[in-house]
Amino acid sequence: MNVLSLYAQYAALLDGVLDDLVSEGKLPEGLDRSNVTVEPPRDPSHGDVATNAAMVLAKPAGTNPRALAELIKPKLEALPPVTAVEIAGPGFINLRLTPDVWRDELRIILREGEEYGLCNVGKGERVNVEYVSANPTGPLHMGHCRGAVIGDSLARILEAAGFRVTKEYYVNDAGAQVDTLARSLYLRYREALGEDIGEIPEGLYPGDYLKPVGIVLAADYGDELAEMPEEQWLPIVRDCAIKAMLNLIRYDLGLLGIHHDIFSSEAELQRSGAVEGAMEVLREKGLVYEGSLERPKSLDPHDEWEPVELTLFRSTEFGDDQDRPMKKSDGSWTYFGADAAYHWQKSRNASHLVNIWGADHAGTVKRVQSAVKALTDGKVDLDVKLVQMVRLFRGGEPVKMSKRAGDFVTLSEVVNEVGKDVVRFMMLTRRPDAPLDFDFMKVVEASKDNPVFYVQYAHARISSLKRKAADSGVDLASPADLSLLDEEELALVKRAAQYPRVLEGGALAHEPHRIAFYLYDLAAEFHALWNRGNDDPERRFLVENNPQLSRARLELALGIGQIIRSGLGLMGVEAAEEMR
RNA sequence: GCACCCGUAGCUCAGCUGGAUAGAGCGUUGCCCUCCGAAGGCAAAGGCCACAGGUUCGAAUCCUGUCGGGUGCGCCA
Repeated sequence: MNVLSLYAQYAALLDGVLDDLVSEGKLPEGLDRSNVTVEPPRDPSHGDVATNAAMVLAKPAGTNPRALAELIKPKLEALPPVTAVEIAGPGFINLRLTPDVWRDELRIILREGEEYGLCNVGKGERVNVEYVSANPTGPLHMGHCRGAVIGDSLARILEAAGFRVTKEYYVNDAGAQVDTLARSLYLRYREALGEDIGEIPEGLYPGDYLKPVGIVLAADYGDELAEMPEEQWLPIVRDCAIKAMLNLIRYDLGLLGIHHDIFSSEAELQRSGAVEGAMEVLREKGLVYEGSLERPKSLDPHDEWEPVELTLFRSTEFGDDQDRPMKKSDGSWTYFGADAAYHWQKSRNASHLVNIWGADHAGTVKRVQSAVKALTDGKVDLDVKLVQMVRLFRGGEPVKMSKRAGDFVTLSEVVNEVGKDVVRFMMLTRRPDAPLDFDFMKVVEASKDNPVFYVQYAHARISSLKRKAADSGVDLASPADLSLLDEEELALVKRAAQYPRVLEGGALAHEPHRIAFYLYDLAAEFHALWNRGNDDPERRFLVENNPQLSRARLELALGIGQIIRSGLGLMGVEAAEEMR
């Protein structure tokens, strides 16, 4: 693994050229090369590899881009695989490489297999990715689903890029909502004992999913709990409810192939004294004080507002718009207080924190980032990815949901209807901060505008080639003569060779959706090549009476198939062997 | 009032952390195919990247401001 990617190789070669120029006295020492890039040009007609080195370095070197480019050019021309060097536009240096480079790249793809594209930009640094973290009060719905897939895919990508990743779920089991859950379950428990509980009162969770838990409770405790006053039964019922809900959630996540490394309990965190600890650290830094909040701006003018003294964190020193309470006036912790401690705890075992949150939590990002900065002296960074809503449609019609009646569309319903792979892929077909439309009909449609189908179809076509190879007299075990591949076919290899860059970029930017878009483009290019075979049988991958050519083209197809499989793997999607 | 997110083709969206002539799907238009290598193919038209400044060799991308849309604001979690 960790074969230097093609562009990284040329970056290293360019670095050597620049070193030479320095030692020849043609370039000053100590220039900052961090902005120098070695990339494929956007327009393939510009060549195979492009660098902005001359433009970036000209000014600090006291020269102009074209003059510097002229110095670099002959040294690059001397490199064996380079067939031409052109200076273009404002000072780009474009390299043309011998086509054999791409034939070699195809060999590398097939030799490395699943390991092709893996890299070590993470340098073994630890990243904690916290995602889902839905309140343990019921089954997961489609809103949670999107964050779940994004977080899980990101974790896979980070690992592929050489980070050590912890996948974590924060269980909010300390707030009022779990008491509400307990009271809701208590009703179901009494129902299970034969009592007529009537309508579930406003403010409690009405969903049927608590019924089986009530039955279990009734079986375990008989009518024992019914005799107790609330302060006695509440903790018992609550623990039982949380445990049951977490099992439900874990099951739902399992349907998507998602398994967290750690479930951290907020209640446990509070009991452990970690929140006091965090606040002490902040107090020593002079970042905690007793004070009162301003009247909230969202309050109606006629509403009453009594300022009360409480314990505040100076998040304004870190760019937040107001200081945030850590401790309530009754002495208990606020959600933020515990959250600050929680992030501090996570930062002990990671140098990068990533949170996948619903967009409705946008307002709380700054305060938590402030806390992380303060508690770790800026050594740990926290990136929060905000995920927008999923809008559900069926044949273009919005799916109606009534939260009041508790009939939201659950994750398991969707997965059961369209399948794990479709759900996972679709969740990554949009940038996280853009709302996503999910149409039950459309996502299973067999057409070009359904990206899941289109990518899977490409892989299925490649698999079919493998199955049919023998019929065309192609021996898969024999070596392929890649010199038979023409420019058009090698163009597809170039696209495939982008995969390592896409992976690395997606990891560093924390943007798993890039993989989905890349795979769609790769699949489109593959289909286009395939379709030429419809007009001209000589252009098919498997050409009758030409086993050598067929063998070479099959090698190309297998390489593309490998990239698709690897990319889908990062998305947690299995590649289809055939379409059905 | 404040903060955050967004504003790119008629529609839905990409745009590789600042690169060259801004891309894809749908829709539209034209041609081709009706082949199980099926669940169409090829191509064209379509853009003041909301607007105005700024930074620089270079801006859809970064900064400031304005306009428009969304979300959020509490001793909720």
